[in-house]
Amino acid sequence: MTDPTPNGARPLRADAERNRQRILRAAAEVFTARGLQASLDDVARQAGVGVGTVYRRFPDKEALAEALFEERIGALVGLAEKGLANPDSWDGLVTFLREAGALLAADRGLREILMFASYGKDRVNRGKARMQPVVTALVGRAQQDGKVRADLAPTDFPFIELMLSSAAEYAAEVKPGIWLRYLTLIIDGLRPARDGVTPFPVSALEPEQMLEVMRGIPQDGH
Amino acid sequence: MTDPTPNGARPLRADAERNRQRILRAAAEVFTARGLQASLDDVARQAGVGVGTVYRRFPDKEALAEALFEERIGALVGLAEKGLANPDSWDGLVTFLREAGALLAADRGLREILMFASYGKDRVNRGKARMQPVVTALVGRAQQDGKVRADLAPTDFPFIELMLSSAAEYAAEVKPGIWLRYLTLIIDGLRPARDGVTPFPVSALEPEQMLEVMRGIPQDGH
Amino acid sequence: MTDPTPNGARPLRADAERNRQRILRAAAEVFTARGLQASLDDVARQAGVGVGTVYRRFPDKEALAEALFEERIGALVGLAEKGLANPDSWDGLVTFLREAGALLAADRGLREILMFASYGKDRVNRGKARMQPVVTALVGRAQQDGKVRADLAPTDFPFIELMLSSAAEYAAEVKPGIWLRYLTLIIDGLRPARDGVTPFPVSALEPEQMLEVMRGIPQDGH
Amino acid sequence: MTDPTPNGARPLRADAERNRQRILRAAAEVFTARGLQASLDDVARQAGVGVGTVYRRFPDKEALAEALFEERIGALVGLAEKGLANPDSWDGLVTFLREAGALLAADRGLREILMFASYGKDRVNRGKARMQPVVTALVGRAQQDGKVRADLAPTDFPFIELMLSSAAEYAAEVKPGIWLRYLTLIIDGLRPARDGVTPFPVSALEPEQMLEVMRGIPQDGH
DNA sequence: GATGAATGAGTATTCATTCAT
DNA sequence: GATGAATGAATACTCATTCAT
Repeated sequence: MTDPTPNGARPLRADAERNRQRILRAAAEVFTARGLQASLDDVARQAGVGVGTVYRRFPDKEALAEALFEERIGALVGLAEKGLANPDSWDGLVTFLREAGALLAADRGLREILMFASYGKDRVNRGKARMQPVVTALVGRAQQDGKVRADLAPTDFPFIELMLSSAAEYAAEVKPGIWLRYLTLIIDGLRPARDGVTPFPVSALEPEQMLEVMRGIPQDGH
Repeated sequence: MTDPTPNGARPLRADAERNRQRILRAAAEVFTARGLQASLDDVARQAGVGVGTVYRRFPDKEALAEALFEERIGALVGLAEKGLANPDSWDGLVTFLREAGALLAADRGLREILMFASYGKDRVNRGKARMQPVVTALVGRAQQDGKVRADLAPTDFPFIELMLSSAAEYAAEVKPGIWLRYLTLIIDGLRPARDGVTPFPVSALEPEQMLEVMRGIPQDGH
Repeated sequence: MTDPTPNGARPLRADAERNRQRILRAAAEVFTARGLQASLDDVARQAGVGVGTVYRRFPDKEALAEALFEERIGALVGLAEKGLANPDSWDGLVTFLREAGALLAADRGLREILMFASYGKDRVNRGKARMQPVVTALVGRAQQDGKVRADLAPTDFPFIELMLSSAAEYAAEVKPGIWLRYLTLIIDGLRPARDGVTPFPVSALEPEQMLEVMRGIPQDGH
Repeated sequence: MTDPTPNGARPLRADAERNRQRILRAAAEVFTARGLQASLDDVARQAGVGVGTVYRRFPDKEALAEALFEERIGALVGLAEKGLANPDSWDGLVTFLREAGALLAADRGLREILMFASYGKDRVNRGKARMQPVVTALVGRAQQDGKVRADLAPTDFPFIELMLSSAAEYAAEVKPGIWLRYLTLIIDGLRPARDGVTPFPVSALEPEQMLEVMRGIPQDGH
């Protein structure tokens, strides 16, 4: 069922596909370690191919970042689905947040793609779109169960993940797990009532707005 | 009372000081708009001076970022002090968070200096150090009043601000105020007990660790 | 017999090797004409390639100078060996000095590399090391034959060559051969006895000291 | 008799003259230590004046180098005269060479002015011209006494000094006195006949040619 | 198809020289 | 006169992207 060419393009020759995978793997390593500013020459070297091959597979650096992201977003969607499979709506939600956070925390490149939209506009957006219905279900279910404040929106989740990964990156060298504190803080904030939740002073992003956001923070140099 | 030369250096000639200000203003605009990777040529152009003039005032790009930051950090410290002056410890804390968040949210360059310590190590760190005692007092007082969870640490605040500014930057074009939602979320999470706070799963950073963190995320290129 | 890749690196592609040669040739011309301070842009222009190409072949300016020098040092070593092959020890020595002088006299860049060691430390030193045993033999043999003053040291030769090339450069435009006068002067000074040689008032450099010298006169800008 | 304004210009005001002297002294120190490539800002700082003042006294960097040289050439001429005053013509010559060598060996800036004529064309040449008659007398006398080879020319002396100072600079850090060896070598070469001097294979520079030489090796950047 | 060579615009920084204070 | 501020051309080096082999 995992058709490698969902867009109708003819499938790549076996060796081409193998190279594509090597490049993606190399890009993942390089970007994770040094961020998106790592050069494509470095990626190519890590992959053991020439730069030309990278450019044959991906029109430009941005496209490579996109493709990488698309791969990863699959993992994130999987985590959300796993949360949805959890019979306990609250636990499902929390587990998702934690696991997604762990993923982001460990991957600097992914974080940068999320933040700097000039990298990865199109495919990234498609990828994110896959995320939305699952998250919507996850949140909706928890709200119906009264486990989560009613004014929380599915579009809040990308922000939460972004915030957690920012914190993680900040302390990466010194205390990489520190972001779990802020996950806790946020989780407690997600709860309804107690002695009364502060209502959100601003409405959440509409889904279309979210797409727009994800489309982009303009970056000069990149 | 605002002595322009608090460090004992002789004051700059009138024209030089005027240009210094123009450069700082230009740098603020350019860095805010395009991030720290904007070139000094761009800053100079924006300021209407030659690059050489920028380099006469600031030994290198980092020093310019530092100077810019030092200016801003003063404002942040001021906000914290204002919070401390508030008779209501909870309200003081929350107001501080909101106002500091607003400052950060509006200034991408400041955010990047906070995150990427290769820009502005020394003066920045001195600046950040000014912050710490005030925030410690702010938190301590609120905890004694029972308004804030007991396991919150002063070193959590830079992270909170960082997270909020990340969220703000992400949605800057589409809904610049969105970060206020996450401020609310976090504030609610700060509250003690109710039907039970989740204890933090990770200890906070020790102050020395915080300094280490602030000293820096290594950036390749910079 | 002249294997182009004696170090085991895989040979360059034909076009690359062609460009490498063009760059070396251009560098020789430009450095010879204007000294090492000529810019790499100039070298590139002279070679008819982009700067990037220069940087692809040589990691930095120093490496280019090194490579250039390595080529030349081979010639110098060859001259010394040729001198050694001469059955007449005195004639061999003198011929070597004259021919080496002629080489240096014609190449300002080479002279500067010899003098300013910040350019080309490593390979240059290796190159110079090749020189030493041959020169030692050349001198030793002439001394045993009683043709050369006994207190002459092999480490005096680099100095002699340097002096000659300085003189040559000085008069390059007006009378390029003038250095031959000073070669004569020095050669006469090399002779033993006559009505008594003035003993050297200072001992020669030890070989290790010579290496240290060659490692470098620190140049500010370079 | 030491009129400070031999060229007819009106004498400088006392404070102006004082500044001129400070600048020359500073330039001597800075250029001696770091060579001519030291910046005029450094010279000004060392002199304790503004750059503008340097430019008021000397039209450009070259003129400053010239003036500096003119000062020094005086010392060299003095040494030559002292040699001439020596009743022993050979000893006078040798002493001059040694003392002049010592002066040059200690002053990198002076050496560079001698070599790179774009620095200090005009006044330098005038200065050098003062040298010539004294040296001519010194050599002529020694030749008449039969102490020096007959084909030696007065114009050989600048070359000899240049060669010695090159050697001195080369080993400056490791064995600053090494140039005395080469002085000895050359002195021995200066002697006439014995088992026969090798006649010079090239004629010496005519005095006008010497002037031309001193006028200049073109340097790019300077 | 794959390779890696070539390109050149872009970046931070320096310094001789000019000019307003 | 003196000062030091301003200028901008120049320089070494990088890297995304194109193209010959």
